[in-house]
Amino acid sequence: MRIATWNINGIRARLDGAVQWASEVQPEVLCFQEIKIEDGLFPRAVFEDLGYNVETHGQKSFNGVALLSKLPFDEVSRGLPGDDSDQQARFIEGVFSIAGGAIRVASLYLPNGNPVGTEKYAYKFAWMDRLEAYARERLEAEEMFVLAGDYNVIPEDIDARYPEHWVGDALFQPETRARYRRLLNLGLTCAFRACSAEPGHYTFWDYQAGAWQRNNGIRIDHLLLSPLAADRLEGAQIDKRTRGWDKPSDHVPVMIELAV
DNA sequence: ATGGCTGCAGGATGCAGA
Repeated sequence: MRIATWNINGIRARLDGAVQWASEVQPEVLCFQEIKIEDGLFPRAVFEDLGYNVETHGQKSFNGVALLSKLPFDEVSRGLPGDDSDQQARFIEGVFSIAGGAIRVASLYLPNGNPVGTEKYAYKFAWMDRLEAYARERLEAEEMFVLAGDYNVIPEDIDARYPEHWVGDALFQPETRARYRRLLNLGLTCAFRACSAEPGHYTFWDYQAGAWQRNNGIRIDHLLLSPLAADRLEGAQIDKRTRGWDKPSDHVPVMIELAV
């Protein structure tokens, strides 16, 4: 079972590439972030033609996440629990039946948090705290699950080409990384890091200043696995080809293979 | 990087992203 996550940076602007990629790679579950569109306007038909069931949690202009699956949805839920007043569309999850049980997959878009010290920074931390509480609950239920998405967290120095450029940035603050570690320490596994300890693997390259051409990237898109999912992990890949395509997203897809 | 692109809303330019 292949599960992929991709911050698409506007599904309308990226539709051709997204469809081409999905039809080539054929993930069973595909998580999008930053669809930047309302639910009723999401181009669901082109993905349904590829065999996907489509569920979205969209928003006009900003944010927005989607979950596409070749398996039928047993359950869908929108919004990260823990704050009913949160208006930003950053979380959608689905449950799917598999041989011998079920797997839960979430598509999440963790807040950027810049500039440091502002209300956006506080919102990022509050959101991370809610995500931790959510993960703890799901772990206590001993579920098989995958939390996939744009975490806006650079976990370690080796996850940036120039870590010194990110000192003072919300993505790389000690408090940000500490919260991310807390999440892992609950018992989650970063799929990519379980498969590779190498530096130099990135999922985002800024549009500015020739960042792609200079390989000035960061690794901020992650798939975190519960123990039952990690036990079935067979591989993880970053598909950086798409960053070289015409009109690319600034993020590239990350995917895993599970023996499911 | 004190931000050099990009998408989006709206109908000019400002905001958000990372």
